[in-house]
Amino acid sequence: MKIRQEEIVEAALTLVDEQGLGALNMRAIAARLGVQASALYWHVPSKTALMRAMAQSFHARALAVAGAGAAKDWRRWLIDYGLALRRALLSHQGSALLCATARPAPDTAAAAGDLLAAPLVAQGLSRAHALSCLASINALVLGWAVYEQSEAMHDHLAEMIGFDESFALGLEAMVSGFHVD
Amino acid sequence: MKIRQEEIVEAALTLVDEQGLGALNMRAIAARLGVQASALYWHVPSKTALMRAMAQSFHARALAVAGAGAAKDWRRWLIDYGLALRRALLSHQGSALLCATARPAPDTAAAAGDLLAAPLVAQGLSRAHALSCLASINALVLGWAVYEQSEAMHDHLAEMIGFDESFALGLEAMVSGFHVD
DNA sequence: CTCGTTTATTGAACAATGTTCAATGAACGT
DNA sequence: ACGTTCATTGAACATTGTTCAATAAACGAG
Repeated sequence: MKIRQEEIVEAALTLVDEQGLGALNMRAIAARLGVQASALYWHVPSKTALMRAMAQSFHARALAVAGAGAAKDWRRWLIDYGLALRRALLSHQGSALLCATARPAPDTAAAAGDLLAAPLVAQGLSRAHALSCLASINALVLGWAVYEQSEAMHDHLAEMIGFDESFALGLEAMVSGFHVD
Repeated sequence: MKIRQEEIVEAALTLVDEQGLGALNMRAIAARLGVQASALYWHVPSKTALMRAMAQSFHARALAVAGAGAAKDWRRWLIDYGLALRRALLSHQGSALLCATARPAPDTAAAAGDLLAAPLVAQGLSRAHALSCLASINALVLGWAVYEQSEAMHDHLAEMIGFDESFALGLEAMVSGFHVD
């Protein structure tokens, strides 16, 4: 059986999706592809690198969704980006912890930062300020997703607050509080 | 050598502090206490439970710091709480990932929620709204701390933005955008 | 078509780690 | 002084990430 890197990432993602991040191990991924675990190491240098690739796919999706309509008002754009990233994370179980654990490679992160900051810079924000705002949005989304995808926390919080409403409240509050520098 | 649960948690915390979360294993903790790894299992049911206890100590510290002056304006109190939690997390390497991975026990979380919401409820916010705001603050702080304590992300972001300033900006923006329900 | 080279997979092993358990020692009340 | 409970040891087991020599499959040059 011949395998490609993409298939490994895909198999790993569906595995995490079905059985949680704790069940993500090389042998299970390999089994899903009908192959021995050691075969994966021809295509992927390490589990860490594999998880990095997995995490990048989430950011890529959010960027694709929100990056489309770059002509909107920058506040509206920030909110849409936050919502898109949140949806991308919540669409796969355990993705939040995955993204918290495995950060994208530095160069990819830099490129993503440029792409994300562009719509804001185009509307008058300085590059540093745009990145600062984006980082806060990212942090808020990631933190919320971690809470929601943690079973222990989920059960407890869900009784008292609505996740979607509370998140939207925090996101809109933050964006409305941002000023043009 | 006789050991207590507190000493185990303390040893584990300093270990994470010195060598990172990846170096946290039962044998290393035991060695630090001059004992075999299996001895720990008399005092602690599992590594997961141990990490839960470690994570709780951070939340307890932030709560102690911010909970003191409960008479302040609720916005001021939220900001102080966010700053305190951030300081608690940043004071130990890898604590953010620890708190993201190991959530506190449900009952402790409920009690903490009550304690945290009290100052806000006293000033007219509904309990649900107070918890919602607190959750957003927690998410923002945790997300930021994860970014800052991730070496790969730290190096990349530090060149462009100031962590303290950017965090403060996001926090104040969010709190200023919260409304009284 | 054939042979050598590159590409990809196997199977077996290793080290690290969480956890268990019978055996043993230490502490302590009666 | 003795038995009971508490606490630790030492050895093992299962699960992992990872490596590596051996091997098969694909493929290009002659």
